[in-house]
Amino acid sequence: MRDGRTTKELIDRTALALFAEKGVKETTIRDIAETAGIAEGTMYRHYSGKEELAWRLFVENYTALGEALATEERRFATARDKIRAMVHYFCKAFTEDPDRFVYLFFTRHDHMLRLHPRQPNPYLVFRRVIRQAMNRGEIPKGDPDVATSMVLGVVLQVIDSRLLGGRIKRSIASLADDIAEGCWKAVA
Amino acid sequence: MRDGRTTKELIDRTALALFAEKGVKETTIRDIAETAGIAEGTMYRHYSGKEELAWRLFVENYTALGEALATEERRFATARDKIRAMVHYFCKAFTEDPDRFVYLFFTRHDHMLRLHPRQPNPYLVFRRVIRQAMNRGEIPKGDPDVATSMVLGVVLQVIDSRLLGGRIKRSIASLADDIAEGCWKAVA
DNA sequence: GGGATTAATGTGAGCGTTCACTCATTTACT
DNA sequence: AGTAAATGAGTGAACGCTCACATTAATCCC
Repeated sequence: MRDGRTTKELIDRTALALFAEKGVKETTIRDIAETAGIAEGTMYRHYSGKEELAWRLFVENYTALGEALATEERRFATARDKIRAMVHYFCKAFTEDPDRFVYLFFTRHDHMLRLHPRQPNPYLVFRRVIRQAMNRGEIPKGDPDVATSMVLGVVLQVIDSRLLGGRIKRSIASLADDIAEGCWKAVA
Repeated sequence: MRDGRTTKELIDRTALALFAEKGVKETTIRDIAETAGIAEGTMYRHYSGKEELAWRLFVENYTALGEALATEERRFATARDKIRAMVHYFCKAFTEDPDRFVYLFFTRHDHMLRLHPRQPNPYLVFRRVIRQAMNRGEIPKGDPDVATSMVLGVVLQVIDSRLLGGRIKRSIASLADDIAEGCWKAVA
């Protein structure tokens, strides 16, 4: 028998790129099949439908990003260093695989409710670091969810503006330090 | 002849609510007509199609919000007060008309490129205030677009988290002061 | 005043297209 | 030979939009 794994990976890569470029709803199965150079029916050998494809792509990349952030964070001791490391990782992840990042960024609302609240994910990792920092007195006490949202807001909106209408010209990588500083100041 | 303006307003309100709830692509003309209690063809008396309806709803509400923010901002002298006033207005606007706010928030990417860069809009108002503050030495000099994105990120992500999976429980109105403080600290 | 005229507004069945998905058949590998 | 993978024409449903017709109210004319 043939090895379907390489085909599946081809579908994943192609779908991720198209989903990131045009959005899920605007991407048709024909689009994916044509771009990947496969037949339309082939996708259904690997996923039950478009919805499952979108969900799998989301949840796998989202939890992987969460795990990577957790690994990164553990290398440092202080909240400030942890946040800086996570922000740098975010920026690196965006630079190295914009498709993955853009897809996660723009579809998180559609999948959020279905996400298991215990599964590692970027939001929870940031939240844990911030909660710890509050308990240790590194940053003032307050609602950890509000603080987490503020920190993530700083990172994500800068990336968003960079993606959008050319408002920000510099590369995200070169802005990582400034972003990390803004994140820290917002909650410290 | 009959007065079509009331029908148009009914269409606008209904479409805005459905677009905010389900998204533009997921809302059909039949949905809007049924909910508004009118015939499908009626919408085409007032708009050339779904696309124009979505665009008009966006640009009118977006520029109106920009103008309101500018009016608010002018009532104060210092950057800190201006930003606090604008953040409070944002929070008030969200509380008073969540549909309008959610629609603008979730569709801005689709319409941004078509937006005239001189038309007043929330981003530009924040940016002008921040640029002024940099020139006056009220906040450290830097890329005004990066600073603007950080400030907007703090506001928008907190509202976003509140909208989403019940992470933030408190009302946005009651958080306005904390949000404004976070915005200011991020760039000051 | 009130019937006739006119034009804007409202209606909804129907059209053409697009799209996700199916399945009988073919291909490729062990 | 046997089996999993791949194919792509076909299907039915959904959707945006059209258009011939109905309704409404302002204007005109006697």
